[in-house]
Amino acid sequence: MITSFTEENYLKSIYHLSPDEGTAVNTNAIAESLNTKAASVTDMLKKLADKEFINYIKYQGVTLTPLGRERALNIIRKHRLWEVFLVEKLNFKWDEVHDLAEELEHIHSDLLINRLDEFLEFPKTDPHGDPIPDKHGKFNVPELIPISKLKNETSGIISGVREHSPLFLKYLEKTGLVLGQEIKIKEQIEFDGSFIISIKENDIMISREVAKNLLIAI
Amino acid sequence: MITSFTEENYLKSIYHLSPDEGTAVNTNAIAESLNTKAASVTDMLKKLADKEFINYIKYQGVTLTPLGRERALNIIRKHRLWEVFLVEKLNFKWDEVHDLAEELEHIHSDLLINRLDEFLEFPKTDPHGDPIPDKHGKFNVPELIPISKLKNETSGIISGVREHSPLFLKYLEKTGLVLGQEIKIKEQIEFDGSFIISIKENDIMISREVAKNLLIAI
DNA sequence: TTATATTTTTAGATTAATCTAAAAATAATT
DNA sequence: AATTATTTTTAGATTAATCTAAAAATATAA
Repeated sequence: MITSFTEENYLKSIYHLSPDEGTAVNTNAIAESLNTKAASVTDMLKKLADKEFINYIKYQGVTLTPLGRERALNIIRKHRLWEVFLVEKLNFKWDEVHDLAEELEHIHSDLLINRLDEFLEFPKTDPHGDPIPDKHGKFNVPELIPISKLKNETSGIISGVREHSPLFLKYLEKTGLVLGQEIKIKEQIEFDGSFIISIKENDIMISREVAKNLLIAI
Repeated sequence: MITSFTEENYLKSIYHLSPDEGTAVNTNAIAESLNTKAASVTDMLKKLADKEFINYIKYQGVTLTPLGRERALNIIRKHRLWEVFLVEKLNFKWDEVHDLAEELEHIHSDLLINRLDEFLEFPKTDPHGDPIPDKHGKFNVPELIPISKLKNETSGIISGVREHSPLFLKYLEKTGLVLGQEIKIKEQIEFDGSFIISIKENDIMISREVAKNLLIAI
């Protein structure tokens, strides 16, 4: 079954909006995430339901069928592998690759993407630390915890982000808060919830907002 | 000015159908090359003329404007660089890359393609020997001659093909008639116009059809 | 040069994806 | 439970790209 770019973007959006497999996703949430209108979403949901990519009951939101989930993961796999390619081979920065990968993810060829996977030596995560599904759609969800939830004196490795905006990523880069960097939580300031952490022998302060979006492996 | 995939395919088609810059391309020729109908072509020609990519006079065919030519060459550059990537880095065969490159050529990023060019070390030709325009649209047209036009006892290097169908390319591959291979014309058979050529100390026969489509640098 | 054939364009429909505005269903609140 | 607010769907249009069938223009041939 052929899928259009648009359909693929809807499937991806529904996948990303599902906290877990069972719970339904709202029309409005999809509309917002795709910068479109609820009426347009309703139309597309009917179409995706016809094609058996989603379970759709009027007024009740949607869940992905196994087929839809497979398709969504395939697109996410492509997106993340292209991101690795752009960063590792073409020297793009981690804050520059998202929009390009949004285009490249729609290239329709499993053979191509499997060859790319091999060329990149089967990376497990993309440049933002997000896991890359293998060709069967399997991946491990690494146990990452935001800095905001860690206790003082905890050490760990920066291993992911919860926010992917170029502005945030550029800030992290500039501050040295890059993937693989070891850090240690020193203190939380009660007044505004900001944190003092040590990185490479220095103490720096990060806002609560940053702490919530920086993920650590312990 | 943003161009849709469809508009880009029309521009590319018009470029490929222009034997030289001045002569106009027919509506029907475009329709045939894009597997569409003349009426659809007329509609699109009006649109491309509005956008100043082509010079269009009703019933007189079209030529590319400098802007249209630039755009066409940019797409061709992308197509050919992606082909090099697929063959050199992802181990695709020269007969497998065309359809994939047809998709990849529409990725909209000059930065990406210039980085890819650099990564591939600025190749001058694609896997079929066709020249790759540089970022300014400049390229040398190599002087290649079909075997069918060569005299007996001429030696040369296989450097291009005039026909890109997978069937033809697979045949060449199997027969050892690959880019870079030196050959020598031994004899033309009057009866059917086929040729006997020597390749790696062996004499082989190729049909007139093959001889017309295999290009040699002397 | 008139008649015939071919090519190209117009007119009017169709399909995918979108929109606005209004109606219907569901959820929240008094 | 009745009213209000929110969410979702329907109805009807719009845009890009396509199509078929018919008309118009150009090219070819008698």
